[in-house]
Amino acid sequence: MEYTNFWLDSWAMTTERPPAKSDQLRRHLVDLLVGELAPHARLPTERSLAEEFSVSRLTVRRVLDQLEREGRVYRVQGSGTFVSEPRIHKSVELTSFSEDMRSRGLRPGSLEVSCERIPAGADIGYALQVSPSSEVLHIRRVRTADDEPMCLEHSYLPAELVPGDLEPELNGSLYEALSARYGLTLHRAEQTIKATVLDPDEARALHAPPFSPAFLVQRIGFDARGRAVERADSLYRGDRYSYQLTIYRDPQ
Amino acid sequence: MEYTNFWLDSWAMTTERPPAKSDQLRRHLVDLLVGELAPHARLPTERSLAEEFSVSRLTVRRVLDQLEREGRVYRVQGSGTFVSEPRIHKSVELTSFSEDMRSRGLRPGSLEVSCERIPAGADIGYALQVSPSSEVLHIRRVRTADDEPMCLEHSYLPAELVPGDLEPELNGSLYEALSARYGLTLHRAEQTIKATVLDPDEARALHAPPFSPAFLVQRIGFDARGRAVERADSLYRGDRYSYQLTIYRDPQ
DNA sequence: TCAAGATATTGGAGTACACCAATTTTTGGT
DNA sequence: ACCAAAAATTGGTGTACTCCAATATCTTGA
Repeated sequence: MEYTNFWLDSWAMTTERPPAKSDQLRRHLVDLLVGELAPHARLPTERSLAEEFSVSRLTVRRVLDQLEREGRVYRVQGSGTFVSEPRIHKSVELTSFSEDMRSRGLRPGSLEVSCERIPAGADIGYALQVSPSSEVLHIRRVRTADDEPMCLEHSYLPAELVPGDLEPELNGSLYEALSARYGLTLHRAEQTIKATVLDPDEARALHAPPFSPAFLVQRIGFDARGRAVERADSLYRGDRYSYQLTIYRDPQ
Repeated sequence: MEYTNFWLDSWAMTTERPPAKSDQLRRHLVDLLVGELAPHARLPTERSLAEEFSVSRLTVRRVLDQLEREGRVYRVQGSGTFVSEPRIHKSVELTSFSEDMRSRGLRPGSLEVSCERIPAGADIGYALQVSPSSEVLHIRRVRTADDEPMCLEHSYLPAELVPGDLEPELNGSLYEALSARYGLTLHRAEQTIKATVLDPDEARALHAPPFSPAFLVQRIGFDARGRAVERADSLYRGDRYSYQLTIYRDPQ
C-alpha cells in the first residue's frame, strides 16, 4: 500500500469565493475528460464552447490553458484540442493529507500529540526569521491512516502568531485550526525531501523495523505576504509512502 | 553536498519560435527580479507596465501570471505586485541533469555505459505499451558529477523507435541523441519516487556503503501525442541528492 | 485518379474596453 | 490630532473584436 503526492494540511482550502463565470465551463470539460471520452478524442472547438457557454473565447482559452498545464489535454494549432492519455494527473499542488487519505477511503488521524513552547534555537530561528531566543510552538504528532502510523511530524510555529492553547484542536487539521483561530492562510511551501533511514526511536513511533528506508521532508510554509509561518520536519515510512508526479515541458 | 530538482535530460529544449510581443516585457521584469529589487519590493503596476511597453494590460497580466506561477512574485489585490523572498525558484519542470550539474560548476558524465536489446518483459512492456516479447533497448549508465558516481540508471526504449547503434553517443545526453537522430521529443514525464536502501551491487556501483539510504526514481516519458517513449529506473545516493521544490496554493 | 493549390477551420496572440473586489489614500467632521 | 467615510488606485475577471500561423478540407487541372 503506497500513498502519493506532495501535500500540506489544508489551510482553509475551502475559502469561499464567488464562483467565476469560467467555473461552469471547467466543470463541463472536466466531466467530459473524466467520463466518456477516449484518449486522443477531439474536444469541441474553442469557438463552439464559447458560444455554447455564452462566454468569450478568451475565457475558454484560459480554462483550456489550465487543463493543458495539468496535462489533461493537448492542443494542436489548426487541428483542435485533444484528450491526453489517461495518467495520474495530479500535478504538484497544495493538497491535504487528510483529503488524500479520505479520497482513498482511509481515515486520517493523529496519535501521541504533544504541544509545548520552546525557544527557537538557531535552525528553527533562521527558518522562521525569528531570534533564536524567541518562543516557538512545537507540535509533535504521529499522523495515521486507519490508525496505522504513516508519518512522524514536528511542526514549529512563531509563538506570537499563535497565542493561547491549541492542543484541544490538534486531532483535526492543524491548518484549519490556524486559519479559523488566527486567520493564518498558507500561500506557498518550500520543501526539501531527503532519503534517510529511521533511527530506533523513530522506528518505534512508526511501528517499523530500525534502519528502514524513509523520507525526511523539511518544509517551510509562507503566507501570502511571504512571512514564514511554519517549519515542519516529517518522517514518512518508505514502505507506505511514495511520491508520484507529472512533469511537463514548460509551454512557455 | 546535495543536489536538487526533478530533472530529465534536455530534449531539444531550444526549439525556436518567433519572439512573442510579451517576451520583451518578461525579460524586463526578470531583469528587475534578478537585479536590484529587494524581497517585498513593489513592482510597477499592471497599467503602468502596459503603457510603458505599449501592450495591453491583459498581455501584462499573462506575463505576471507566469511569474506568479514560478513563485517569483506575489500579488495582492488592491495593493500591487511584489517580489517574493529569494528562494530556489525552480518549480517542478523538465530540466537537465547535465544542465543542473553544470550550473553548479560540476562536470556531468557517465561511467560503465552498456547498451543491449532485450525482450521487454511484463513490467517494461506495460510501461511502454508494447508486448512483453517485443524488443526494447536497455541502457545502463552510472551518472557522475566531477567523476563521482551520483546515480545508477537503467533506461528502456522501444526498439522500433531507435533503430541502429546508439552506444557511441551515450557519453553525452541520451535525449539530445534521441532528438537529433530520431526526432523523439519529450513532452511529459510521470515519475514515482521511493525511499529505499542500496543493495551491495548497487552500493558498489555508486561507491557507497551497503544499505545506505537512496532514492529510487521510476519514470515514464511521453511524447506530445502521449506515446510512452522511455521507461527509466534510477537510483540516487541519498547523501548526495535531495529534492527541493516550491508548492503553491493553486490560484484557481 | 491523384497531386497541387486554394479555401476554410482552428488554435495562438493581442487590443481596447468594461465592471468588480480589495486595499490605500484623501477628505471632512469632531 | 484622530477617526470614519469617501474616493482613488490596483489587481481580478470578462467581452468583443482583430490578425496570424498551422492544419484540414475542398477544388481544379493534368
